[in-house]
Amino acid sequence: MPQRRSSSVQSVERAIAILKSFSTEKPERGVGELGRELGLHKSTVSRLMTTLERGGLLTRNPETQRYRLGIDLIGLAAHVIAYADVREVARPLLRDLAEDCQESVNLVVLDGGQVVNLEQFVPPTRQVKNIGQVGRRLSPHCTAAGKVLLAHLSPEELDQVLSGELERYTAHTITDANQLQRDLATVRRQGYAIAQEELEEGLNALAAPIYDHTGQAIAAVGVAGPAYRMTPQALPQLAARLLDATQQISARLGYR
Amino acid sequence: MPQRRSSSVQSVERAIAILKSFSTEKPERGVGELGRELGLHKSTVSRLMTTLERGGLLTRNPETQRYRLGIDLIGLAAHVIAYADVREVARPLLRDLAEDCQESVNLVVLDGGQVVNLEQFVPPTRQVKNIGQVGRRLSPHCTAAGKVLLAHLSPEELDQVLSGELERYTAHTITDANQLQRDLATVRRQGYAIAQEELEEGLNALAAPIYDHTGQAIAAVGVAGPAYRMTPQALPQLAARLLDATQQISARLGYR
DNA sequence: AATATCGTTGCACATTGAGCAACATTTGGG
DNA sequence: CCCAAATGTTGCTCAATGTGCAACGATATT
Repeated sequence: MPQRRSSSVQSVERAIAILKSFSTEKPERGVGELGRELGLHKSTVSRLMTTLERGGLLTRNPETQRYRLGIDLIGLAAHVIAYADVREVARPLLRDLAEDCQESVNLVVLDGGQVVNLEQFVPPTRQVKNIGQVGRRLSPHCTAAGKVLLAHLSPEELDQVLSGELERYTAHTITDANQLQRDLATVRRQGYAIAQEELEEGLNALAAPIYDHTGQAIAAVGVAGPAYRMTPQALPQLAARLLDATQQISARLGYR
Repeated sequence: MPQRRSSSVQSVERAIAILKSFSTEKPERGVGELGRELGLHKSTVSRLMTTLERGGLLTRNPETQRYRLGIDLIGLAAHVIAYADVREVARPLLRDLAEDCQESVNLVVLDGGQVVNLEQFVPPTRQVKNIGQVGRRLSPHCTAAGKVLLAHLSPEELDQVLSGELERYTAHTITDANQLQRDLATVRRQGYAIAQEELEEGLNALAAPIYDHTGQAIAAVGVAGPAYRMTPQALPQLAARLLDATQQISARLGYR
C-alpha cells in the first residue's frame, strides 16, 4: 500500500518530474539516465517521454537520440496570464535599467510562498549569460525582492508564509521572524529593500515593488551584484534609479 | 479494445490535453467544463488537474476555484534551449523593427513541419495586443516566414513536409506543389519571401531568414500587416529594413 | 428555501500502466 | 575486429493504478 498521496495521478506526477529534470546544465537527457535518477524502469521512462514528445512538450535530437524540452512549452508559457502584462510592460524598462546600473536585474513574483524569477536581464557588456535563472525559485526571506513582496502581504498571508523555519544561507541571513518583521517595516517605510549577503556571500541586492492598477504589489524588481560594487555608499543612487524604473512600470500598469 | 496507440500513457496524454486547452480566450478553466470538452468524467479531470497543480503547471484562482496555467511553465520554457539564444539576441532588434515599420513582427521557427511563433512584437502605438499569438502553429506554405524556412530545407526534408495536401485558406493560397517550388526558388534568389493574402484576405507579409554560426537557417522573421498598407510599392523599403535587422541578428549569432 | 452547478472523495472494478526480459542498435575498448 | 556495455523500444503479464460512478459538501442563482 504505497501511501497513496490523496488523489494524484502517478504517471502525470512522473511526467512532470521528467520535464523538471531538464536544466541549463542538462538541457538534453536520455531515457536510461533519467530512469536511474528518478528510480524508474527505462521502459517506463521511455513511454512517458514518448507521450510527452507526441504532445510537443519534448523534442528529440535526431542525432543523439536524446530528448530536449519541446517548443510547445513556449506557447504554454505565453498563456501564463497572471503576469503577462507586467512582463511585456517591464521588459524594455528593465533592459535599460540593467544597462544603466551595469548589474543584473530580475523581475520576480511570489508563488506558493516562494520567489519565482520571471525574467532576468544581464548588462550586455558583462557576458555572464545566466539565462537559466529564469524560473528559479528562492526563499523570500533572504532576497531583496522577496522581502519587498513579503512586505506587501496581508498579516495573515505573511504568517502563512513565515510559518516554517527561516533557513540560513549565510552569516547575514535573517532567521528570526521578529527581526524579519522589523526589516519588512523598514522596507514598507523606505519603499525598497536591501539584502546584503543574506543569500550568498559577497552578493548584495536591492529591490522595489511594482503595483498594478488596483494598488496591489504584484511583482518586484531586483538589482543584484557583487558586494564590492554594491557598497553601502553606492546603494542610494542605485535605489533611486531602480525606483524610477519601477514607478514608471507601475504607472504604465495603471497605478495611481 | 480501444485501439491503443503504440506505447503512450493515457493519463499523461490527457494531462497535456488539459494544459493545451488554455488559450488567450480561455485563460481560466473549470473542472466540469473541461470534462465535457474532453469527454472525460469530472472526477478524472479533477485528479489530473490536482496533480498538475501540485507540479506547478497549473495554479488555481482562489476566488473562482478555477485553474490557470502555472508559473513553472515559464521556467520550463526558459530551458527550451533550441532557440533561446536567437530569442535573446533578436528581441531588441525586432522591437526596433516593429517600431520602425509600424507593423507587427514575428519570430518563428519550423517544428514538425509547422511554423511556430516564438515571439511577437506589435508596434507600441497600435494597441492591438495579441500576445496570445505566441505558440501558435501555422502551415508553412501560406506564410511568408514559412516559405522562407521551407526554402532553406534540404530537398528530402522539403518533400517530407510537402507530402500532404496544401490546404487552401484564401483565393491566393498556393496549393500546387510545383508552383510552391518555383516560389521557393524565388525566395532563395532574392533572400526574402512575400505572401500576399495567402493566409488571410487582406493580410500581407514579408519574411527573411536568420542564420546561425553554422550557416543554417534556424528561424525567420516576418513582418505582417494589412494589404492596404503593405502595398507592392511599399514592400521594397520594408524588405530592406527587414533584411537589415535579420542580417544583424545572424551576424550576432556568429554567421559569416 | 429550493435547485442547479460546482469540485472533491470513498469505493470497486478492470483498464491501464509498469516491470521484466528479450530485442535491435550504437558506442567504446581491448 | 569483435566483444562488451550501454542505449532505447516493444510484447507480454499481472496487479497496481487510474477511472467512472455516485454521494457529498459548498456556492451560486432563482
